Amino acid sequence: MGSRHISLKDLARELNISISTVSRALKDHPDISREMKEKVKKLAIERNYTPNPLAMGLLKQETRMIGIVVPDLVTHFYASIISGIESVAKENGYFAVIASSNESIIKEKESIDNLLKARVEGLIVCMSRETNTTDHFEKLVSRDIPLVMFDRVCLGDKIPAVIADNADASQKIVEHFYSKGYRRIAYVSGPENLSISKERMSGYRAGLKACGLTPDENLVENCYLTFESAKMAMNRLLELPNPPDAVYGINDTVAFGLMKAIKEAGLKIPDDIGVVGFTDEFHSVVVTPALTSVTHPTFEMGQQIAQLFFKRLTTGFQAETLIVKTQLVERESSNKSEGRH
Amino acid sequence: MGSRHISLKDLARELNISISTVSRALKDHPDISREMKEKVKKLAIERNYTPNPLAMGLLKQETRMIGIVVPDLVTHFYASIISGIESVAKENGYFAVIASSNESIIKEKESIDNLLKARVEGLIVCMSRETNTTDHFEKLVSRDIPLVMFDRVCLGDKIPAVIADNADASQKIVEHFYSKGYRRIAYVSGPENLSISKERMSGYRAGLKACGLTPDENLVENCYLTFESAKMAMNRLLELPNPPDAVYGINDTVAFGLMKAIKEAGLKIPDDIGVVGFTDEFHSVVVTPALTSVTHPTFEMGQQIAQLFFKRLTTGFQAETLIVKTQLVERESSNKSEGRH
DNA sequence: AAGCTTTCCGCAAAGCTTTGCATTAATGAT
DNA sequence: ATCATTAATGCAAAGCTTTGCGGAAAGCTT
Repeated sequence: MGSRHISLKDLARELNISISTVSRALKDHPDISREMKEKVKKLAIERNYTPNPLAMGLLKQETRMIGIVVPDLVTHFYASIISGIESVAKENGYFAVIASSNESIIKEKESIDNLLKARVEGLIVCMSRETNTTDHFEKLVSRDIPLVMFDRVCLGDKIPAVIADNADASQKIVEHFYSKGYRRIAYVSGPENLSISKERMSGYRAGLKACGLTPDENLVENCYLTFESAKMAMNRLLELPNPPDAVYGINDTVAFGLMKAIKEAGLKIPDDIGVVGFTDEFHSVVVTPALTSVTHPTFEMGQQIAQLFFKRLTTGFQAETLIVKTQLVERESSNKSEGRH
Repeated sequence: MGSRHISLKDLARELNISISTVSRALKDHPDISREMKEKVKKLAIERNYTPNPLAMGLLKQETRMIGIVVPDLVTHFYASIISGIESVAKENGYFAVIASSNESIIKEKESIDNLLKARVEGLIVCMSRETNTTDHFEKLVSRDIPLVMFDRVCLGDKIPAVIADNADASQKIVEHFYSKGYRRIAYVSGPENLSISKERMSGYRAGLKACGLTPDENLVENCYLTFESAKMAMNRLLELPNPPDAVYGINDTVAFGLMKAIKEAGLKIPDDIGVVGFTDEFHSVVVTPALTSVTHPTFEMGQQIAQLFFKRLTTGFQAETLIVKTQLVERESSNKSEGRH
């Protein structure tokens, strides 16, 4: 039991020399003779010595931990972004400590507090769907704690962020539908407090305008970003006297919910209704029919987020919002057969 | 810049008292007078004091960190298990530090080393698909480092573990297929070094026997547990002179690959070929047709894994393998319409 | 041979917390 | 008034590492 790890002191005692000599020998300090260095290094390897990060952290006032708060861990989108963040973090000798807000603003605040208590050097956050106030983020800013946000962001002038080209992508979806012959294009959005909701909504409007379509407020539904609530939103759309012939959802979970509801209603995708999603690559391929979607390069996004974080950490703050180009990948779900109509 | 966190020393200086008094006051030590306690606590809250976990860790020789190594982060199965682990960890005041082996034995070893360097108090591991040696785990055991494995396990007599009732579940799948009228039942397994491969294979054999079916080695394929390699395995099965009328895969990724290959071959699920998977709940519902599958209660599994870990951590070792009951949930993908045959 | 420069190593402080022991002041006892 | 308790607080060490500075020994110069 007890201390499973050996320390400089242990090595020093065994060699009958001082701790400082051991420390210097291990890092090739010029003050130490060659033979001494060799002797020390040999024993260190033999005893499997690794420096104690707690002691180092205490001394250097750095923990090399970076805190991540995401709405959930199990959505592929976040998991993949985390993966990207982690890859860059590891390169820089940092650990990613991950916490989930479970889409709750209370847990979001708790998680942030806990991570700060654990002395992470900074935070990377994607807001929960409930988060409609920003004071907890402002506090971080005023305490000068490095913070980077992504996807669902806020306070763009005070907090560096990485987001997708949401409005553009959204507009392209509408235009894509139009080019495929769809005319009554519906959109299922998320809570209005979220930046992605606003941005994608404005792209939706711009798309309609660009195509010369008349906006119909009945074709816009909000949902709670869950599979079930997306299904319900879709059902409401299907019950309209004049239902849509195309629909797209604000993220992958929503897109799956839409598809499910359409199938359960006995309608065919893409002929009765075209569907497009905002998703990551993987899931678009797994579902049937393969989903036309705006795919985020999630892993790369994660890497960029981490890079922005380290930039903030080392060279100090500067307002900066990185916009990641998404791509509209055409698959089956929006490929209406002309003949049928 | 500098120290964003304040320490006992800061509080002591401000109140003109000693550090020990501050420390004792904050934890209601009887030696400290009531007024002093109040004064100290008030300032501590005002200044937002939180104890420095590095200093505590150094003193108490505990980091309250638990290391997790999984084959990847983006698969829902692992993400969900991690979620479960984390929930219990948090309850016990522990942090989960997560590392991915990316299905590589080298990265698995690296991750373990890194986590140990970071002074996690113990490890929870699911082996990579490449892992065919166990010496790195034996070393952990001999160094008396708490270790719990799950899903893909080894050294059952030395390492506590949580696994599914793999053989049973596998047998039930075969019997389910049989009861639905399928007769040429294929199985796509994973690398033979993995425990899940072995166990599920033995269940497959037992199932065939129980149903009075003659085993046909051609109906057993191995794959590399990726979407693509599963597709390839399925294609090999479809090219057989006497192809299967039912197939199941060792995990969810594989099941999706099987489905994809079948669809691409222009065959219908479940009428031409029945499909069953080992998956978690979520994905079985998202795909089309909804996938009959042995669903793992992943979140609960994670919780049990964490509980076993803490048991090991506090009350010492005892050989123990928890077997989690899975459930075969019938959905569309194995529901052959009798009429067609 | 005495003084000076190198070469090599050890001391001690700092970073933060806990805790056994010592210290001080005050209270009570006689 | 003096001694013995009790109450309240401070000192210092330990846990581990880094690093400026001081010190000892050896080699060199003159």
